[in-house]
Amino acid sequence: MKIGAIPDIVVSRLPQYLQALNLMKLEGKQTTSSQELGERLGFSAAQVRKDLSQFGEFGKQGTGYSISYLSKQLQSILNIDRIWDIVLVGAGDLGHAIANYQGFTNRGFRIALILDNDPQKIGDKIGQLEIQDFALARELIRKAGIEIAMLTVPASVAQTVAEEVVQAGIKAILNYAPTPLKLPPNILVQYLDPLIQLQHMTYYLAK
Amino acid sequence: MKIGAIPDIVVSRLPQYLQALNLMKLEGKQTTSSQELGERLGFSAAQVRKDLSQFGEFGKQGTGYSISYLSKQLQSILNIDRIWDIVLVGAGDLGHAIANYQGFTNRGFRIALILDNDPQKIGDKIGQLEIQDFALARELIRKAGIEIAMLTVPASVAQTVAEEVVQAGIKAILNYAPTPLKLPPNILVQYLDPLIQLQHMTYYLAK
DNA sequence: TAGATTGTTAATCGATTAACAATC
DNA sequence: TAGATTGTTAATCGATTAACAATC
Repeated sequence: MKIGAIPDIVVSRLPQYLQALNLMKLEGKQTTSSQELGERLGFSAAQVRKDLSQFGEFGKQGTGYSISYLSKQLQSILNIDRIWDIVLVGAGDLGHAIANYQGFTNRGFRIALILDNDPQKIGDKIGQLEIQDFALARELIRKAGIEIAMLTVPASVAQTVAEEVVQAGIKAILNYAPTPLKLPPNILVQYLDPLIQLQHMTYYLAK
Repeated sequence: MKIGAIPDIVVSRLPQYLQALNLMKLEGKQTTSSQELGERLGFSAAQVRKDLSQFGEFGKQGTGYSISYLSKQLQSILNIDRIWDIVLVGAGDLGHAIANYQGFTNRGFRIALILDNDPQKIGDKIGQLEIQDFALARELIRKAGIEIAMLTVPASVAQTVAEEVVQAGIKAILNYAPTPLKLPPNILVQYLDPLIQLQHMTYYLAK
């Protein structure tokens, strides 16, 4: 039996395992090994086995892991054996791109609410969804029982917007604005900043 | 004197230091301390000092770090004391959002070329730039001397597109498609996948 | 059975932190 | 000067890897 919390770095690899498994499923494969799974993602076989063993015994000696079974288990561990509703704040170009993206649903998520404060945009539709007034954020988010927000707003207002959605009951934020958010410690925040990743790579590019 | 390579995990924090410093600059601050810099980013003061000391002695005992000086040094270390041209492949919603984003220039980058293979899109303009035919990728990328690519293409073609731009001389790829790319080991690749980050957070959200 | 591969333990490796002399 | 804060060393902490008995 395992005691204590799972290291976050292990948790961060679970979605990657899941994604690789889903790809293998598409390829028609039935089973895989820690070796193969690791190779696809650049991890060692030992690390794959160690990570998975934190949550249970999912494999069989000699044959490896059933792809569909392990995939189901990981979905359950990550709490995506359900659909999570998301509120998207900011209906600019990036917001539109995200709202139109078809890849959320079969990976556990759905954009359920789109907010903006631009009167020009409020009332417009993106796909099936109407852009609604950010002034109504608290009411609408609470009513829909949404716990996850994606922010595609200008950096200058990201902090204010974040505080507002937290007031509305949001527990997790995926922030596309290049702004470190100061929020209560129980709020989960992740950042997506292409510049940070580009700058990471240029370190290694010859001068 | 330092010997040996800098750990990648240290390099990955440098863009974050730089971003925090730029924010402080905007706030009109002149100097900062390892303590303050760490607090903003969630790192310990000791870690900030340790990281920076890998590259030189940038601070002064008693007073800390000059924000503008440290910022310049980090820019130089990250090789962004210049502008890097980028080729953007995929002129869909996400490609448009990125091409219209104004934040690249003052952080060391410029979208210099946009490619797509859709005859409907080729010839259209995004801002000043005309979308050009991906069939001409090798020629155009080589002629422009571009080393960095951003891929906003469908997952199904990401691998093929990546191989093609590598043939054209691309050394670093920022991949928005949820596809692990198999490329020669000297090619730098970074991934931006919102689903991976959402799934990471749902692990911690109560069931 | 023989071969393959798991889950786990112990050893190794690497990253973070604490502490402090140096010094602005 | 006294207070503050650096850069660095040594200690601690945590993550990865190697190895192997168990077993499908």
